[in-house]
Amino acid sequence: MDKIKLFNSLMSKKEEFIPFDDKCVKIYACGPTIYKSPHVGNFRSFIIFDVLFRFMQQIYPKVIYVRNLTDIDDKIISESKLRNIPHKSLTNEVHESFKFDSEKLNVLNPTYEPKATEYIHNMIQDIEKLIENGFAYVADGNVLFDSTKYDDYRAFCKNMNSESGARIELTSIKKHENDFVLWKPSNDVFWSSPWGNGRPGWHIECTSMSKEILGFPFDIHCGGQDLIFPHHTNERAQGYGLCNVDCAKYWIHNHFVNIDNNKMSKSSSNALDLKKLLEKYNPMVIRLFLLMSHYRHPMNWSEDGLEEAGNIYAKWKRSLSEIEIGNTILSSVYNALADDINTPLAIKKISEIIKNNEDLGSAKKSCEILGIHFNDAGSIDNDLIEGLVQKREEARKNKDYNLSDQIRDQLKQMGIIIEDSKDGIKWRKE
RNA sequence: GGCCGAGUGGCAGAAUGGCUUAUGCAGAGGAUUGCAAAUCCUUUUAUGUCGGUUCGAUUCCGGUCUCGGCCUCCA
Repeated sequence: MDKIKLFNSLMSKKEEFIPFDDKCVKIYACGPTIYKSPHVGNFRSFIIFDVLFRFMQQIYPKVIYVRNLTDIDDKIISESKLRNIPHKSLTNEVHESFKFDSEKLNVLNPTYEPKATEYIHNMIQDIEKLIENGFAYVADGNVLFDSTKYDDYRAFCKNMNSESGARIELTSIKKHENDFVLWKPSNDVFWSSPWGNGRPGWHIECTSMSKEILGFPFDIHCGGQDLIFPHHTNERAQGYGLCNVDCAKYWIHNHFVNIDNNKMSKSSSNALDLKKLLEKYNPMVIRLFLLMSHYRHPMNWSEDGLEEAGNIYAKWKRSLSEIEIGNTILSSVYNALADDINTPLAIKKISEIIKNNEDLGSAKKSCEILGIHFNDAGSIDNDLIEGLVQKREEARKNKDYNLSDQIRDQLKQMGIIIEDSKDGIKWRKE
């Protein structure tokens, strides 16, 4: 078995994964902002980290996986105003929808799924501590983080903000261009604080929740690539300001799902509604498709790609659905996943094993690590189908091929595929 | 403008300093079949571009082109 290696964005290289405590691995992933249902692009992230979670559980006796819900921010407030409903109703509704989609796509529940609004108290405490430690200052009912107090601020972004072309504006309350809000005044949705009624900034939410639940430092911090700056940059700064430590050791970031060569995002209105896709495609096919390219590479959403994933899934299902699941995963799949979660390679290895009809039990176990199952949704009327299959067989024996083909078409309409193999007639769901 | 990433056969997408150049889909031919389906066998096509290092590069280095991302909320 190979060593586990992960690409650490902080170092820009693959590193061997060595947990702080090999009895208990701690992972934090930035979850969705629940003002609008997550789209397939968001789910690429949740699925890849779900695979990481499953894989780590396979190796370490205990894994604590935290994925938060951002249930308070500007977009939530404006969306709830737009729809004229309380922000709580909006976030509850979107959360329910997210749970539904996650279940369909076989995304496991994280160990903890904290909501930001349940940790306001911790955030206020942490902000006070940051002020006390000299990393934050108060301005006009706002509290801001002083980015110049953290020397390593640019670790992720390097020379990103050069003089020309930088789009950051110095507002009247900011002392430095990279300073960011920890607390801001608010009069529609607010909590009381030492600085008046207001609400937290986005970055402190994740810091307070990960600090409270996992403690600093924890092992892996995950998220989409677009979070590197400013979100994760600022989380590191806050963690340092609070505990004088890097809050996480490994930072891993997934690339995006593109559509027509452009990033899919909620704000650019090219996002595909997962609910509609789930009506059209088997969720396992969508999941497999999203795992068919490496998480650090951009991938393009395409019908052809889904069709291909559908073919692979159908092939796997034919070989594995009746097989008893094994206890161990294939070593080739282990090594593929150990090498920076190389899911396309893992898929290749599973396909090879199935093709050679080798260790199918372990192949099925490997599928489980990828979160691919072969359970049929919905019930089918076995007696009805068996009856039709037998009727067709009789017609075939009598060489009444018109009738037999008619029944085959009828079954096909019901989503049942007939196969006349050498060892008898088989049927399966499409 | 700065920083980052990507460019592999018809498509998707791995791997690799040289060896029989994956895998899947599609295409072609064949076996099997009442016809199909499924399965099996055979088979065609590739590493953006220009240089450098090397006995040898798709792989390392540099230039160049193209595309994408971040620099504002974003998985």
